Amino acid sequence: MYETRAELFRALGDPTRLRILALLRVRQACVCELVELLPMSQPAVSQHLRKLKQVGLVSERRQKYWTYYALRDDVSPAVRELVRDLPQVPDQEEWLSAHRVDTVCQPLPNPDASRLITISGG
Amino acid sequence: MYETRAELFRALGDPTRLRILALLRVRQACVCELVELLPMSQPAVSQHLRKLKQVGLVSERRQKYWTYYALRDDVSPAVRELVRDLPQVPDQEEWLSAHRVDTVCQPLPNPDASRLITISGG
DNA sequence: TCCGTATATAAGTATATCATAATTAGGTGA
DNA sequence: TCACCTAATTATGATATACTTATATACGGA
Repeated sequence: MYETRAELFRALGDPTRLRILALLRVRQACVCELVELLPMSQPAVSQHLRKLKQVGLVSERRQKYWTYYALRDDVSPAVRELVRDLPQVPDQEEWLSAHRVDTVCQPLPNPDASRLITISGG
Repeated sequence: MYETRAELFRALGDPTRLRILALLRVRQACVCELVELLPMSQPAVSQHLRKLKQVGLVSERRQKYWTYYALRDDVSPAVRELVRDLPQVPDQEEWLSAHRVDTVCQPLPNPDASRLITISGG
């Protein structure tokens, strides 16, 4: 009876996933951006995103090379309030808002060059 | 940074604990009542209650033989809303509201007699 | 179709969580 | 103090979770 609801809360019960949700408040982001912003491997980020998607907290959209994740706006008011109340990640949220989506991740002709603009305070 | 918050959500991330919170909306209850209302042992109930207390969702009050747990009213508005939105446990919430606190659990002179009034639909 | 990039999945491991049983703690009343 | 009761704690085994590395998939461009 409460299992679905408990599953939602378990998805919220991890600091990395809360941080991802806080970041996605700024704007949608592709996985490679989140990988740069979080101190863990790409598969780890991918698995957290899957869990957030499973419980309906985020949506997934594939476009060209990248997969963009975004906060879903059809969550319950209480959950929306929870996400709104999350503390900020100052440097990283500023970085996200300063760079428009679709302008950051570009496959570069030179494979040695860094794929992303460097992010301070990662 | 998000660890405390994640811990709160992990506490909410279990169907038994959500059920306990739903029951405590009706009124405070002692452990022995909750043990009768839940399909698990007394230590299991006790551990769930401890977790709910650790994150500040419920309070504990000891009186005579019994320990009463109650919803705390100083939680954040979003969390209060979450608890309010939990689905009911019809039979058991009715039972709780029909029996005043302090009138149910009584140490009986005859050890063979049932300690509690029987609860249907346990 | 072949290569390279972005992302997902699989496998393995360490840690955390849960339920149960056994024990302990602490209050009550004689 | 002793007998008894409620409830907490401890111990243990089973399950779940969160990372890692390795591998697979999907897609765009040449």
